[in-house]
Amino acid sequence: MARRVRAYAGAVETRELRYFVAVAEELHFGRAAQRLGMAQPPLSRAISQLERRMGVELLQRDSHSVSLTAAGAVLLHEGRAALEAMEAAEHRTRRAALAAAGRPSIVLVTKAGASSELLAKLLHAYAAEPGSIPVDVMLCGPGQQARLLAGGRADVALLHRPFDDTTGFDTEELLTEGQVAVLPAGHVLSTHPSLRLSDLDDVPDLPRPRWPTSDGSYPPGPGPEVQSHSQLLQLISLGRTLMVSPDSCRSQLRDDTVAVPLVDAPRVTTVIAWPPSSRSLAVADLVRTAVRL
Amino acid sequence: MARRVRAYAGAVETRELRYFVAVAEELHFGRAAQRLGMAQPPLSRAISQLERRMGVELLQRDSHSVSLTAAGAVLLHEGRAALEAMEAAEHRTRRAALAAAGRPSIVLVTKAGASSELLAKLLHAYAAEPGSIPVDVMLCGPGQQARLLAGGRADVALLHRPFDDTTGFDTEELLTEGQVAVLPAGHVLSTHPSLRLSDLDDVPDLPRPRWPTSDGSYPPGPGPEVQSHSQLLQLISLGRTLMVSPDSCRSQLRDDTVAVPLVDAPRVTTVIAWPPSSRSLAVADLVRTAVRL
DNA sequence: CCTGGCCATACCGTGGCGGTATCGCGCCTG
DNA sequence: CAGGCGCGATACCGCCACGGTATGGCCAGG
Repeated sequence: MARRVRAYAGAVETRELRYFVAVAEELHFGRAAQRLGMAQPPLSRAISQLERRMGVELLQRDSHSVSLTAAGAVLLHEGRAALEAMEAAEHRTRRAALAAAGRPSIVLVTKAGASSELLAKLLHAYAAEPGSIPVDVMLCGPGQQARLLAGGRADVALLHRPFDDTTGFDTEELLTEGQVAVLPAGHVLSTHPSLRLSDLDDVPDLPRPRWPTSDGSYPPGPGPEVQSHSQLLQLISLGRTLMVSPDSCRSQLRDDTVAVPLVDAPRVTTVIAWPPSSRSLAVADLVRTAVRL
Repeated sequence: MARRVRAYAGAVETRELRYFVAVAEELHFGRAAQRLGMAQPPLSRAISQLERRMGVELLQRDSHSVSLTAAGAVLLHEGRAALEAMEAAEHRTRRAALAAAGRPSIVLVTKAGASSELLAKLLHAYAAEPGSIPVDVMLCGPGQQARLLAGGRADVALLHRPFDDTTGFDTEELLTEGQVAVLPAGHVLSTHPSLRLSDLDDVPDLPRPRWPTSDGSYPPGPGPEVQSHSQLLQLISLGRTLMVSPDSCRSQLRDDTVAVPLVDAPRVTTVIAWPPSSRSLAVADLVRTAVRL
């Protein structure tokens, strides 16, 4: 017999949503509770309360395993976006207060080591604009930029299609280029005039590096763990790993590394992205300057 | 002596943000409290708590007037978006649950009376597509579509540039057309072959109609209050008001009204819009169908 | 059959939230 | 100039909801 659930009353609180997202990501109440810094029973209760109040089953608890229902998957997706919007509101407000107190600035985020020439030109050109304000450059690991931009920690980002997801942002294309494999000088592969992506698979002595994921842990694999671009370059020159990167990285290579064009790698487009809700004149100026380059 | 405020700890709760938005919109604690269905003192306290926790002054309370600081204005703007995202997460989750229970559908929202031919063609064409699902059409007053779409009550919308704000949505243009003035048959102006917008100002016997705003109240003015398109058309044929509308409305006019082209009115572009976070195949199909028309 | 892992339930204490009463402070008015 | 009034802040109180501990129920694996 289907139990009738009374009509839903209030709004979802961020606390509840944070709890749900944690459980939906871990698919394990105990680990989620640990991540949230709380005990498991109140978490269980909060989730079932949320389900009861929404009148929707979000998680399926079969014996010894938790899984998402279709509705739960939607709430995970939309809820992440909503939590990011809450965060963004908070960060942007705090930054607006600082700006009003006399320290206006733009935070630009980009993947460490990417598009550095373009970035240098952009910063130089923008600084020459009348009315420009200081630009704080924030460098981050791959795939983190969009999160920082959506979370309001940055005002504008340089993203790289097709790797970065640009949905939800306004963008302008700046540059499209091919990719190269960066290899240790003297390695067998480095003597080829060009390579294919498949040539880089299963090179036992050059396993792909591993970057930390958003929770700070590393995916499993044989490659070395890296936190920064310079670290990676050093590991390449030591003959421990390789890197696939847009052409423009060549200008920053050490002379004990070699860049070999990849004929079948997807072309990379660098775009400048900003949140559609942005009302900042400074961001608009920066974007205009970038497009003119 | 500036009082040092301790570093901010937790996240902003939707409750606090709802409270702040209410006060920021009313600029009056008493009225805001009334709107929120609570007493004024706890509201005052919640706001000052929020300010203390964020370490940011949001409202300026001079004697007998409340105003927004720069930071407060940012939080109002970003906070509205964040609350809409929370709402959207909730509504979409509930609709996903219904869909999973066997009643999948798309909710399409459009301004009542606009683009009806286009809409009819679209619905017909989409219904003929393989794998199409029922489309619930939701009609609303001018300027409400974007809110319904952002709030997750609709999956897709027909918007009209330049009137509707499309920031934050993905869009495809469908149709661009001129505008006409719809007048009572027999009115002096209706005999002109064409008109300018300025000709419609200060026509004492045809004051512009007033639509309800988002809070349900009407702006002040001499024109009649209207809630629906058919109501408006009836008022026009009674000689009480006039309407400015895209060309395509002609097909639905009663024969006691006349449409006169406006030579200097901005051209109107009908676009189909959907939230960038949408993962619905049905929405994608509907959009593809619309673009092909 | 026993053990261990995992989520749910039961029960308890505390902190936060909202309510009422009242204060402080300008402004307006007679 | 005194009194009234409008409005936000403060004081104080009661309740509920949230989080913690202890424990139960259930299933899988050995």
